[in-house]
Amino acid sequence: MHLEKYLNPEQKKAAETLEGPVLILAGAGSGKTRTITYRIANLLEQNVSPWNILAITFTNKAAGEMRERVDRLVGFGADSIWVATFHSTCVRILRRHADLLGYDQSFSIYDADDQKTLMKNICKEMNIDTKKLKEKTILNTISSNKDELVSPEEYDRMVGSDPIEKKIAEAYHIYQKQLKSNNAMDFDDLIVNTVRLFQKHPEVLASYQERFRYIHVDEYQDTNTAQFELVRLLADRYRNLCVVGDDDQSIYRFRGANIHNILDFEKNYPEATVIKLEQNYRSTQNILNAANAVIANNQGRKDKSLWTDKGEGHKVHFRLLSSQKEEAEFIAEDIARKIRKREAQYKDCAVLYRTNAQSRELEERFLYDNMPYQIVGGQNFYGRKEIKDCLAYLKTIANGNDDLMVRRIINVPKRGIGNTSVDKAAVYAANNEISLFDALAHADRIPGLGKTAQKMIEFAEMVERIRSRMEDAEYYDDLPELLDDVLNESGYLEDLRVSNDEEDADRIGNLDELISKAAVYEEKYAQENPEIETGPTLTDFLNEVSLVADIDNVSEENDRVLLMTLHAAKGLEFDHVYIAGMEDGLFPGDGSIFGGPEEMEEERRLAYVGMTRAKEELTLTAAGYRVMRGQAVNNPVSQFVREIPEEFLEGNLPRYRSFEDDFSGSGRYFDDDGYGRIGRRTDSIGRSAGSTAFCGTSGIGISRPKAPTPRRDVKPEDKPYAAIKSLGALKKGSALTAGTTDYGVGDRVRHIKFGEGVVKNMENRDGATYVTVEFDTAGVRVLSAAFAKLQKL
DNA sequence: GAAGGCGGTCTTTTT
DNA sequence: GACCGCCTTC
Repeated sequence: MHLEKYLNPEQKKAAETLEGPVLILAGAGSGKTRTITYRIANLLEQNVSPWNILAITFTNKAAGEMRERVDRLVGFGADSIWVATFHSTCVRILRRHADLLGYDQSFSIYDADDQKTLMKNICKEMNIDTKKLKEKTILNTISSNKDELVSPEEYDRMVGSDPIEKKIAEAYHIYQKQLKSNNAMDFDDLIVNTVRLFQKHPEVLASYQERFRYIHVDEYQDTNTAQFELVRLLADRYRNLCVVGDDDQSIYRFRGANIHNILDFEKNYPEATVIKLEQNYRSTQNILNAANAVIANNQGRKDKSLWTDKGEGHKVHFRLLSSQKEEAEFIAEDIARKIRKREAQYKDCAVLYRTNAQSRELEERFLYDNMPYQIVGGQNFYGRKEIKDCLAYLKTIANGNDDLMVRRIINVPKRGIGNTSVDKAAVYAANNEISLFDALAHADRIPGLGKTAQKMIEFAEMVERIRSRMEDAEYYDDLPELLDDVLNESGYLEDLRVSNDEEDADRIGNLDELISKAAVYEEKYAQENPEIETGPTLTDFLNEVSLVADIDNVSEENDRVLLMTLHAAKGLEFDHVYIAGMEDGLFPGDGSIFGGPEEMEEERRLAYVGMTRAKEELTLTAAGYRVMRGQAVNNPVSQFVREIPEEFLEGNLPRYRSFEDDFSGSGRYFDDDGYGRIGRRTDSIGRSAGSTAFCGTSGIGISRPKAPTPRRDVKPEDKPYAAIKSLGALKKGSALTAGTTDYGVGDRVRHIKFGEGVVKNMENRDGATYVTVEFDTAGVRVLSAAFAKLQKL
């Protein structure tokens, strides 16, 4: 392989150093994925079996991209390379050996929501006043312990006499016990339990060490201690461990990432080859210089300096707007301008922000302007109530020991089974050492239930019915059908259908989308596992949906602006990047400003990550007036903006560079290309901004700004948000409305379960199409067109 | 057992 | 301003 044709000398060295530990310090945009891809291709060329290669990435999306690129490069064999995230890697291993840890292979995976519910119950049991000691606090402590591989017993020994800590330690014990009895693991457990598995069962570890002779870890700066230990164990035999990372891009300290894993790699692996990739292929010089200047304020970094041979490019744009509304408007208009001038397509643009809450203002504006966009994160699809409910049904079917899920759905939809009765059943279950579900199935044996007992039994029978049907070979393969059954037989769908609540129509759409996702997953599974004939199991599907990140669902194919947090943007790049809310108090947030230098440095790395996403143009914006947590604030311009030397900046940056400087001026204007057109507006905003920009910090108060004067006759806020939102929903088009119904009234159709029949009526209600079918044998039924998937005959 | 209303409390960032 | 938990009422 002529690596020198495709790689620079450092990259080439990285791709050629195949044996022993390798640390690749890959600066932003330095072509690390490219390098790793070629390294893997090179391994294959040296006759290393793809079966022996492991690559761990941060997101499924990154994993998919890496696999695809290797595939393209080597043509074949890439399928057998194990490319996955930490969490999905662990799930795959754990499912195979769950019994060794006392788990069943169909264990549930709990997300943050589930964890909180569980902890809430525990606090109730322990009589913990959750006003004094919040569930979240307990869970955070438990999580940090797990990140550091500290077991409940070890934590016992670590806590002193502090009564709160002692309570947490006790809660940790109970929490783990309940997870186990529910046959469930939280995210952290996936890593911790895999490490424990390896520690307790050397023969299992040995088999994986033999298999994974060449290990790659991407985004190594974001690994925590547990993940470090996992990798260390796996690599311990062959020591062919190649880690790639950038200490300047470590932004997950809050979830246990230990920056010393990368800083001290050479201490842990003294024989390591260290390679620095310092040439940036992504950004123009101005952008890079600005980012370098900001990150230079951090102490204790690995010494490196990024350079580029790209031209100077545009200066970094900065705009101080008077309010968050004006900020959103500016960004939307600026993107529209670039589209008009054919400088960009929507998909070349991304808007980044520090907190998810900021997305709303932007979204409203984008909807108002009819600009295509996609928000990554925020209210996760899988976090929605109806989706969680549906998944809780599925988890109950897959894992009857999961009391938490049973509790969630036992009375959804309403079955007249209240909390008091469920508690009675739970007590009975505990006394008889059976699961809650089994107790419900035999509710007639539980004293004091009255009529409720029968309702419980009916519920249990309904679940049993679906479960046993699923275990038929025929059904096992058909996830969409299974979901369809669950939604129909549980009465969940009917409940939404008869509801007058507008939101419930959306919910039906979301459930429809979940079914589509199940179908897509089946297809994907069949492609990825051609050797397996049976298709994915329900547990496979549940694992998959538990481990998807929001970013995984972003496809390049759609032409739309992406909106996401700075964290979500890591690893991505765009021609045009906007970072909104560059204000002290928001970014960096108050927590970081007052949280000490370490916090501040992490925040600065986040700024660095954000800025280095930009290839061509980087635009930073701030609002002099904004509503945070329902409170009006006047934030000063972010210190990160002030850390950028003037020569790389353009815009209406206020004249002062620090609070000691002159802050009475109306702001200075730099001139650059393209912005002349909005001079008039900038001017007026500039003036008002000039008087509002410095309130709120250092006691140098200048008068509170007046409410910004509306510049248009119609502003987005004139329309109720919900109306705009549904407009957006329509535009996006749910599968329900967009679904192709090639049949009409009078046509003969076939339903997968009810057989053949004649369409009697079709009507649109709440944005969904309902079809009335007179079946030959199953009678007259009203079906949702999207769900029923009727086939025209 | 269900539904609606009131008041308190927060918010980073996520696999 | 949103969510959650607790309370009251039917």
